Amino acid sequence: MRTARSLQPARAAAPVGDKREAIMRAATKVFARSGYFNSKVADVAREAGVADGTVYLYFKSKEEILRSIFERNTSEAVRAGREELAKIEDPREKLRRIARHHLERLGADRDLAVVFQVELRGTTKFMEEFSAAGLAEYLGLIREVFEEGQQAGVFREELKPKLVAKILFGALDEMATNWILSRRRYKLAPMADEVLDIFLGGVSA
Amino acid sequence: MRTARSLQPARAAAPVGDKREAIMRAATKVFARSGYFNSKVADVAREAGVADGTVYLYFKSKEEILRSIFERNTSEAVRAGREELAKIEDPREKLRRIARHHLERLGADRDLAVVFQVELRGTTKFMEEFSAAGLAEYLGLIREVFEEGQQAGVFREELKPKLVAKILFGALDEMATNWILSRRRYKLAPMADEVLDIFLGGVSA
DNA sequence: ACTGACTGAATGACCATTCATTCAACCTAA
DNA sequence: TTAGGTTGAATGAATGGTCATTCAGTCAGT
Repeated sequence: MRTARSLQPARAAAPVGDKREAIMRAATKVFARSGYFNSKVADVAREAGVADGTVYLYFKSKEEILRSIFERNTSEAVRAGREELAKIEDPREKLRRIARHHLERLGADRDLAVVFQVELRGTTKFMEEFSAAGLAEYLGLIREVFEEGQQAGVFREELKPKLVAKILFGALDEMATNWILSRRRYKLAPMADEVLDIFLGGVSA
Repeated sequence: MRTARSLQPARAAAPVGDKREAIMRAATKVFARSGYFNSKVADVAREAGVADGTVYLYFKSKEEILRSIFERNTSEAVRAGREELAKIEDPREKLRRIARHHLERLGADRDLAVVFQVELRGTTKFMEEFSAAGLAEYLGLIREVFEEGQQAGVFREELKPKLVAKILFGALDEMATNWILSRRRYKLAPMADEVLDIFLGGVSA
């Protein structure tokens, strides 16, 4: 029976409105370290510096936290990607930019990368969501660029764009997953160019 | 107090012996459908046609069931693969055989494929095991074949074998994952050749 | 004094694991 | 051949622990 009521809140200084943000960041960290199913909401709350109940003022459930992390990051990334692509002409250069973005983004935040490469794939339920939402759109983006290149005569005409998109995505995805699991610390982003060199060799006309 | 007398294998009448097998098959099905963490041991037991407690006569824990499914299948696959490879000369043909095996195996059992592509990656814990055990060996196998090809002058010398191995694996892995998630039913195995064509185009000297 | 953001102890489900009990198969002795 | 005895695989109800979620209060700011 402790009645330590007199504990200072200390949140006085903290600018409100960022509590949701703080919880998402904390959750990313906790999920990345223990795995989504092994993480307790209490752990997330502690990491975020709030009480257990506070989490529920900002999220309907534990699952919604994960979903939010996913949504926030994909929508943002795809939009930014498309925007930048508009400025480029050469389809090969476009693909290179996509690949670089992909690995830069994940390479910049290991915890986020773990959540994306590992936790989000842990259940078919999430997978299906992931598939329907972000992945399909992302694969579509790659495919469009490739078709563009085929019309420009840069890429081999007989290749199936959809298949090619999956190959490039798969290769990049594997780089990211391996980077996470590797004990050795190296830069992820530069691998984009290495992958692209081989890939372009295989698909160029 | 057991008699020192030699006990007969007895059990003869009952086609027992395969209860462990039945539980593993049931678990593969249940895990594939609901996800490992959402599956109850009771579900596995029911699917296998045994009582809850019986599961614990054959497995120490729920986790051990998953581990067993993984181990059984990887060790078997890698061994069979190496054996067959010994009979082939051309490194390009070897890679093709590896790819075909990879997709044939997963394509032959959708539930098993789901467990491998989705459930086994759901936690960093399993990932690390997966990585340490099977994946590393598998990537090593691909790398060896590639190095062999480089020495034979078939593949570009300047490429890093390790990176190349990851690219091929990543591409195949993505084919498998996409196949699982796709609502449309198509044959997985034939995609191995399509992937290989593009891949070889990128790495050949 | 009022408001509403925040707290954290309490609640209620859920489920992996255990274990006392059952029972079919088998053995042995008469 | 049969009756008494032994075994251990199989059972499934009960246990115990773990959390996600709730909500009755608290408190800082106005």
